[in-house]
Amino acid sequence: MFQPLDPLLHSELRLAVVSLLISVEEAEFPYIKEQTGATAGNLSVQLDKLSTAGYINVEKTFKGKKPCTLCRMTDKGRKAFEAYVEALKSYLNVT
Amino acid sequence: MFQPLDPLLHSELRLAVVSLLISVEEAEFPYIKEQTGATAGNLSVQLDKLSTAGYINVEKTFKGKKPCTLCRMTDKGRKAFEAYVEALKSYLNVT
DNA sequence: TAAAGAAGTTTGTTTTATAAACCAAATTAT
DNA sequence: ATAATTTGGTTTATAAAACAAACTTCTTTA
Repeated sequence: MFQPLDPLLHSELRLAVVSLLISVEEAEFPYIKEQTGATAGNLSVQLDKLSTAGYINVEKTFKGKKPCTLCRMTDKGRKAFEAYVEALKSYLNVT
Repeated sequence: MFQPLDPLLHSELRLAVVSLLISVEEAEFPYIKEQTGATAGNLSVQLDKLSTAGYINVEKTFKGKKPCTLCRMTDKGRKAFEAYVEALKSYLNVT
């Protein structure tokens, strides 16, 4: 009847992050922060969780002398997102 | 960009309950429990929250001598669900 | 060289989600 | 008749999550 929802994705901020990364394929911390409206602290924590789960890849580089945190989806993350969307449909009466 | 998600609906069990009630218009506690796979305790708590929010109506009646808890959506609940689904779309890249 | 800004991280608090334990009434078994 | 089980839940306790405030480090600007 109802398919279980991946708790890692069933979170407003993490879902926004993943949704964003899926469409852009690569984004920097401040950009994600701006687009999602998250605080830096919350975003940092949620990126960590997604990264630990292997859903995204976080690369800490430098842009000139400034630190630059680059995020991109992994294949695992993309698949998880697709599965999540499919599962959601069982709740939304969308065929 | 991303529309806020009503926290009352953005919960696996409460979403399942609402999704169920929207399609059947009325259901008893044990049926909801069975369909959602929830424990009675968890279901009881979540029904309370939905009821307190005015999203569902909970009527305690009797079926012969047995207690019978009947639940149905309210208009407010139906609207909230529709709004939630709309908001979700901003995360799913579904047009 | 002091102050302010950028880019994050860590820590602490408040909510949530959830199951275990509990309760009361009704039914079934002995 | 009464003990045990089932039904239909509620209350309570705990573990996890979400989140923001405070902090850190480096950099740029006054």
